[in-house]
Amino acid sequence: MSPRTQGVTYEEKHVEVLKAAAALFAHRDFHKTSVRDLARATRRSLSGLYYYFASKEELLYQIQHHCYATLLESVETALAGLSTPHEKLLTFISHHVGYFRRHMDEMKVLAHEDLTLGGEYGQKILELKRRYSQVLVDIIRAYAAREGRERELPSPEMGAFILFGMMNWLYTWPKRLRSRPPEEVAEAIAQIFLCGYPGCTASDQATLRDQIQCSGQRFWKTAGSGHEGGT
Amino acid sequence: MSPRTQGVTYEEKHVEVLKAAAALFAHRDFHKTSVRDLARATRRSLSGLYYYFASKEELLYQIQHHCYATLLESVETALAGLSTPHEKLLTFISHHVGYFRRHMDEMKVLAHEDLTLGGEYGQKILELKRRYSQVLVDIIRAYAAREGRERELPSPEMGAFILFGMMNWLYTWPKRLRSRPPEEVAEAIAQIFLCGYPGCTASDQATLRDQIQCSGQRFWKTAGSGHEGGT
DNA sequence: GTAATATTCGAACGATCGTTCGAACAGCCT
DNA sequence: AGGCTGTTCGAACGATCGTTCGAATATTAC
Repeated sequence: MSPRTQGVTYEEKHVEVLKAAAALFAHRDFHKTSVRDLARATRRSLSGLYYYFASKEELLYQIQHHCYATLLESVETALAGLSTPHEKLLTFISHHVGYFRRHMDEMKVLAHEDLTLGGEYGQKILELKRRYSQVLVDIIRAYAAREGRERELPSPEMGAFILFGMMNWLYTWPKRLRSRPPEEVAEAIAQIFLCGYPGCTASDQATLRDQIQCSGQRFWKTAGSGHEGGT
Repeated sequence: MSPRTQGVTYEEKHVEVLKAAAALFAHRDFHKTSVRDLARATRRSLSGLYYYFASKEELLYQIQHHCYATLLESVETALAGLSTPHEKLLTFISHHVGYFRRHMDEMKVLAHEDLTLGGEYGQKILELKRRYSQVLVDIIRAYAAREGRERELPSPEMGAFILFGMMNWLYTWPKRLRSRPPEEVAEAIAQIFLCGYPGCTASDQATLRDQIQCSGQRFWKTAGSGHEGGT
């Protein structure tokens, strides 16, 4: 009954639709999910949904675009101020894993419906994906370059895709593994990748565990059911 | 015009349909692909296709079941006679990567449509997946146990999923990376995983490169357009 | 109060989906 | 020739799909 606690803004309802859609797409596949399913899940009418998106494809685009945009902004914040490639690599890994765990539905939609969008939507998503991948490639190249080993095989680019594979495969893990503490998962992946990729020093390995940190910022902008607070 | 060269058996036509379906499912997604698309691709009539499968779901099941069955049989042959966990691990990795590269369409369908099948079909595929995963888990456990480190983190089970992630993510790589020699890819993945996972010895690392071997057997049983010959 | 605006809805559109069915055609046996 | 079996097909079924549209309802402005 307080003055503005009752009113629900457009943005909040919009986000509610996007969250429900991401959950459905994640668990049932994009093409298998009908707009009618989403209407049922959000307890809205079929046509009423089209007030929040122009088409089913644009709905997927909204989810993926927002997820990539938040991911990019958030990782750049996390990397800001770090100086050594070793710190940056550890931070990138723990950030990605933590983000993945906090927004599993959206990240699964990002990974699983990777090439679902064509045309202009697909182009824009691809561009965001390239930008995000490039961040990791550059870190890995600098990491190996400390020891002058950046031209060895596997190339920094291949290394990045191998590392993305370890991390993005998370959503297929059985639940008892998938829901272990994100720090444990991030540490496991970091240890395997760092120690195996050319250029790891003894001190890198020694200080690995203490530098894993998986907390994160809010995802959707509304106040409701926020995923958690910052560092 | 030789007596039996002209005749096309049921099995050959069946396999032709399965191969075309796997290619369509891999490039366009299972739910996005219609039976009419498959009819067009195989230059058959819509109803004529149902002579080779009972339903679209059973068609996907046939593809996945055959892929897992061949994969299992083939990896067990490759592992037979090997004694050390180190040899077995290297062989598993190079076999999986080689198999993946030789049957990219089918393996993408296996990975990407992992949970698409429900009911009895889904159960049977899940059972095959479990059996295949268990092979790798057991190898990794034995690998770490040589040095008494099988209880360290990451657990052999988590290690297996991390390793599967590296390998199964292959189908999302850009083409210029995806089509590098399979031995190079397998070596990169093997090096990263072996050196990072607990229990790797100095001699393991030294002999790594020489033990990578990615050739493989025939996939579909027909003679036509076989993928290649033996070891 | 009334008017303007923001939001939701029911009903229906044409398109496409997976599947079925009986007929047609092929090749082989006698 | 006729009959049998394996293979293919055209046409159609009911169901469901994404989307549209004008009307109804809430909300806000005056």
